[in-house]
Amino acid sequence: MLPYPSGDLHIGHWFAMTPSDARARYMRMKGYNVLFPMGFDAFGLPAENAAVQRNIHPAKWTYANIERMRGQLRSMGAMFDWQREAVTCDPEYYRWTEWFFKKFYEAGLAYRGEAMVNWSPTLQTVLANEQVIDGRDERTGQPVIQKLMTQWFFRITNYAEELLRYEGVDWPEPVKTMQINWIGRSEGAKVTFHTEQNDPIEIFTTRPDTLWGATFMVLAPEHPLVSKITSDAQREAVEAYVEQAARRTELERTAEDREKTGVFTGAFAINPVNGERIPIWIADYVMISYGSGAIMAVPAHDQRDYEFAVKYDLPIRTVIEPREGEGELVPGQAYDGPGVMVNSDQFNGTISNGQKGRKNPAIDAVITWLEAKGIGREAVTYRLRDWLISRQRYWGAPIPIIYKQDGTIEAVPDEQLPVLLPEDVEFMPSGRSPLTYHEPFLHTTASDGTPARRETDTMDTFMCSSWYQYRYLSPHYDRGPFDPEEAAYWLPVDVYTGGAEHATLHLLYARFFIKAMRDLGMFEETARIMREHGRDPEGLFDEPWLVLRNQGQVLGAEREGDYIRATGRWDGPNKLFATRVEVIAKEEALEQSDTTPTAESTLDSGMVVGEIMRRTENILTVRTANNELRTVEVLDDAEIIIPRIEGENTVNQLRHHLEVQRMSKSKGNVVNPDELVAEYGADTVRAYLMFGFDWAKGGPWNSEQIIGVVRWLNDVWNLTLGDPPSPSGDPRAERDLERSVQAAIRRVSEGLETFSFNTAVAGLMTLRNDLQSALRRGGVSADVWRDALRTNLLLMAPFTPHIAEELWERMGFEYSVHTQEWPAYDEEKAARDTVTLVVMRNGKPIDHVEAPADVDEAEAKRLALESAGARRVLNGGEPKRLVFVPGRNGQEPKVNIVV
RNA sequence: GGGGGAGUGGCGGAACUGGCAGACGCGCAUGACUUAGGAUCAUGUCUCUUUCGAGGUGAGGGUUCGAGUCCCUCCUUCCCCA
Repeated sequence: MLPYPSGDLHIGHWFAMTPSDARARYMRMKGYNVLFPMGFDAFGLPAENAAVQRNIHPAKWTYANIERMRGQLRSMGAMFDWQREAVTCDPEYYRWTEWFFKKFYEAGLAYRGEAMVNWSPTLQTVLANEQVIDGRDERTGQPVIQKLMTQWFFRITNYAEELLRYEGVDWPEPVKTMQINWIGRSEGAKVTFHTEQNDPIEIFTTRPDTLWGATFMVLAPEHPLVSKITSDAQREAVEAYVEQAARRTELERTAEDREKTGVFTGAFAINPVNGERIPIWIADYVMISYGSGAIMAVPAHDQRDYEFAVKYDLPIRTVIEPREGEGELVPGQAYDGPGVMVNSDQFNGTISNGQKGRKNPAIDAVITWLEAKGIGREAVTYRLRDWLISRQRYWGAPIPIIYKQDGTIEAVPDEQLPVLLPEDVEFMPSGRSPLTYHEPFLHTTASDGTPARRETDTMDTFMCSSWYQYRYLSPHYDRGPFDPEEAAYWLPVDVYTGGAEHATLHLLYARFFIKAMRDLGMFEETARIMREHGRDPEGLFDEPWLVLRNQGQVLGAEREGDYIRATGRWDGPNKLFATRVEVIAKEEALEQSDTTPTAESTLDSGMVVGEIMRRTENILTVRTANNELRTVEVLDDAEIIIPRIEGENTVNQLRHHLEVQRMSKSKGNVVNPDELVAEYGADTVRAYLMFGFDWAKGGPWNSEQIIGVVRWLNDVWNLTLGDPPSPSGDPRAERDLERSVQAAIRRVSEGLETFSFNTAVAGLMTLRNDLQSALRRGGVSADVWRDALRTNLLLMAPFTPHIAEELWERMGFEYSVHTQEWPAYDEEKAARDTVTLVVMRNGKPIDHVEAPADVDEAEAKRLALESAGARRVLNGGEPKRLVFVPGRNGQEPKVNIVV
């Protein structure tokens, strides 16, 4: 894990990390040597924002946060190996981030290219897609435009094919599916059209079988040919459209429910398959960054093209006709199902079976023909684009590149790495990166002694987090990013946990990284050492993590807002100026139904009754009993009455409704783990987070149930330190207790193995219950009792490390509980002497009878038929059939009587 | 629109490859003991029925001796992509 040091540890960090810690502790007790490191993803924009807003240097802000978070992380009682801590903004770390960039650059995996980016003219920087909301910068609300800029990229697309394979890894299916969709492999053909002036336009299509239905072409507004081919008559309209398109975000442009727009360029192209002259349009639903930035439009068989054609009255020609039972042509819709080719010259009658690529006979035949004629060729494209890693920001790892006066590019020599971020920088309120005007940083010397200028862009922080697991192996190693000796011992990473929201970012980038590292020979020394020690390195450097599990998110709890009665003067039908606001009982508020202003009430007797849904300063949004929303503006001198708060009340004390949603400071629904730890103790908070939620799912926070964990720990404390049950043992009672202990070992171990932390804790609570009843019933000797308590503490150790250690010591055992061996499950001890045979009628239980544990089929059937329940159900008749289900995995055997 | 999750008591959630639905906990109810603490202890707690019993996992259908689990249709909701 590599958290961002945002300042305060969140309950979400506890939720993600403490179960993971429990599992690590369990594996350690199982005898494994476990590496459980921690570090910080310390570069990034929030630090720079803090610098601009509060005039604090990003480094100072970041390191102060890290220091604070280290303390908070320690309060978890996790077994983090702090000696291996890595901090990505430390030159000791980013030296190697730069080194990776350089190696990728030298191998042709990093390149400079043009891309459409979100550019904020006010901030003078490129923004990430996540920072752009509705075409505006989320921070300042100023418009963001699409701009073609030269940027640094990694050729992740080189690995598109390999990234689609997940050999030998145990990853959640949804994550794999998301990545596969993101990579978006499509099979088809590339076909070259020509304009009438003979300029080639290459297009990619997954449906070469519909080439004869192409009635027009569409170019992206940014396509380089646009200005060249546009006719004088159309030039003004085209230029206006291009400018307008630049102001829209990609999301807006491709939204399906949006009406398609476009402009005719005045130029025509020749369809190479039939020589037809077709018009060339531009439209913003075609993206320059996707494919070749040009499409052939087949309105009869593509919905977007269809809508476009209808709007601009362009011809629509059906070239695939469904046969009987294959679906039908629906008016107003494009047909994309199977059928036979028509209106397609010599291909008429060829079957298009709806499959993709060569598996479709029509596509197969057309591609073969295109290749023979030299018009086109078979091609595979990917939706995945190269990874844009440059950011016009200060607080990131510098890109170790210099630009010489002659226009050539040179990488910074290894011995000069890292290129250090200058610390004496000043931030302009514009947000422009200070690197762009920091003279000593900018000016440098090339290898031939000529003056040169440094690259001022820095790297995307996902770059830092793509390789951190290797730095954890040896965070201070200075001859490479990691020590091959350590790597040979520890790699590959066995288990990785994190949120599913990283599926197409971090998790994909890290996969690309290890594959690139492998291909650049960065693991060769590691592999050699592995072989020396008899380990086979084959396939160990293909994927970053063998097992991946996603945890869910703890959300803010839902809370009702205050129910109020506001009185005052109406200002229109939905707004009230309140002179008096009183918090009243919910029931009372719900009785009040209609609050529509009447002629009389507009003056001074207006009233709004309901729940406060939102409050911004003195403006309340109130939901009435009949579910209407009204605005109440509380006047400065208004009387506020809140019975639960003594003394004079203000409008700020009114509570508004909180939805179940992500925690954030601005919503005021943040749960502070420090406060919980102060109140309940770290062990209780750990155990509650593991017990109260399905870890993979998460859910809204609810502190009412934490009391169950408190009681459990109190009970364990009392049981462990209390008096043993009785001096003499009764074999039956002791056997019962032994079975309980064994069942607990099994449940807790299984829970930890399968990331089912809630059932593991439930198993511990069940053992507590069994210990309590054993104590109450008596018959357990002091030795057996002590042994049961001892096992209980061992099982608790991963979950509640502090209490387990304390009780372990008080019982007089040798330090430490955490270095003990995990108790072994003993099938024989867990076995029951007799079992309860379940008698069922048509799958529903009707009776239970005692049977020997090893009861066989014949005996079970006999016992079942003799049972009172069976006799009642059969009532003298014969069963149609008897089905015996043997007891396995601790389940009871069953006999189903079919009647 | 496409893809992927999820839907189980008043609540959080269990249920392994189809095999006693509701483990464990919260809450609630009744009783006990205390009436100084977030008490504690016992019993109960899916629904209907006095009982016997019957029904029950978003809705409807199907496969099966047997379905929360598998298949089909639909509804709701969350996430990802468009």
